[in-house]
Amino acid sequence: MQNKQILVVEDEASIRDMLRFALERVEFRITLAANAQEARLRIAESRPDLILLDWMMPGLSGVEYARELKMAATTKDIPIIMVTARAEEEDKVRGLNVGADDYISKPFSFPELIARIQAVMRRAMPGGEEERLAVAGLEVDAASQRVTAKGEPVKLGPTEYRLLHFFISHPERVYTREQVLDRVWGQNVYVEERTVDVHIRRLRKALNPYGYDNMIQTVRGTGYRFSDKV
Amino acid sequence: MQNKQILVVEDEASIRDMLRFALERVEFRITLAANAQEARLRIAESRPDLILLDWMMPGLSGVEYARELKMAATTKDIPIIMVTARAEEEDKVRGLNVGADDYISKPFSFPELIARIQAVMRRAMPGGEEERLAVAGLEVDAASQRVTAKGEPVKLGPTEYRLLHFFISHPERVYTREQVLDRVWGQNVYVEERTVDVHIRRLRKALNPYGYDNMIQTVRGTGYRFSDKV
DNA sequence: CAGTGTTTTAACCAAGCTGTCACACATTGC
DNA sequence: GCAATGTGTGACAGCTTGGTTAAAACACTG
Repeated sequence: MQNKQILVVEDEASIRDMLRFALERVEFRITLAANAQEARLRIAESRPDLILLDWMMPGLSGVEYARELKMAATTKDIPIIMVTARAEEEDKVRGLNVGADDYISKPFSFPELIARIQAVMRRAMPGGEEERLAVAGLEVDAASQRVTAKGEPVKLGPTEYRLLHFFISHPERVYTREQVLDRVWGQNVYVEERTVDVHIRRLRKALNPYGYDNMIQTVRGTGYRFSDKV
Repeated sequence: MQNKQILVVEDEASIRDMLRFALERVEFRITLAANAQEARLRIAESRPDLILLDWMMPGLSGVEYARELKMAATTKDIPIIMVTARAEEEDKVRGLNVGADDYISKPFSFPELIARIQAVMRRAMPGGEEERLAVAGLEVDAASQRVTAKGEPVKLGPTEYRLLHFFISHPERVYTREQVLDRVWGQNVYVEERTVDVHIRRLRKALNPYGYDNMIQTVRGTGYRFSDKV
């Protein structure tokens, strides 16, 4: 858990240093950035495991930057904790909708901050590292992020890949569209529920030539289920 | 998402009432308990979807009770949000380790509370209780929302599924049409009582090929009963 | 910064489900 | 046996839900 790298994006130097001090004391590796521009550089240098992002910042605000981070494929999986001042609380709900994984209000206590960091990280931790999931000739190789059906490679978009990966690792279970959005798109990301349908459709289309499309089953009134049974 | 039941465990009556007021306004169903002992009773009566647990309580403390809840198989899947006073913050880390899913500090804003409740619930939903009810070769799997008779899948509409699920989990007991409507269709939904007949008919029809249709028995003058006996 | 591929939304269409009715059938009490 | 009451059954119209497509919005590449 510890020894993880945390990027602190905060314009006020005093708070920045305080955070560095507190977090290094509990054995996190800290990178600092005073604004979004600098943060981009730091991320390019080395990918942090979590970002602590100030809500109010000169230039690109925390909210906007969070959205940017959650959009880009390379950074969307990095958990973000928003740091807000008490007065800004009303916007918190919006903050979560932007894609933040959690938020914390100034002034906060360090134990609370650390607890939240650990909670978010635990949540974000990938289950098994190198996976190789296969069901009846349909194979998903997580390491190479490649799907093969009866030996032949299947061409999938990134979202379809994640969708299939999710379903194949959670078979025989119904999920509502909302649950699928939470687990495949990420929590607190707002997209229409029906978007799931379209991606299900594309995934089925890609699997159809091999006859695997019926593994993704519609459960009317509820959602979808992955199953190798008829 | 709403219409979920939340159990509030809090010793201070004023805070308890405030929470009830705030949460009922956003359409949650609220149960109150002043301490762990009372909470046990409430849970036995009806399983809440989430527990809001005060950290400091006379008698069994919130931490201890949380541990108890997370130990027991029947309650381990119920998400817990800990409510702590600012002064108690140092123990928060311990709180999360105890098994709380999130925590919030007094004084908190209601938007924040509600946002956290919704986030935690969304996260926890898929975990839900995994049921697998079976009677003499007739099997209802709640996780996959699928019914199998002697191994073969049975095709059922959503309402027929819920009807069977209800009956198979309450066997050997007569229910009036009104009771069935309340428990399968949901309370305060107005439909003709005779509609139950039609759905019973459809369910029987679907089960007939496997000979399970006679498990749903008519009790003339009262209603219906599920039983594996003749 | 234009070109490409992907994601999301919206709109339309097809299919399936639901609740109700009318009538057939069964059971009860007289 | 007859009416009265309760239940089974099939059909249907309306509605809800999901499938499908196309186009707009968006991000990524060279």
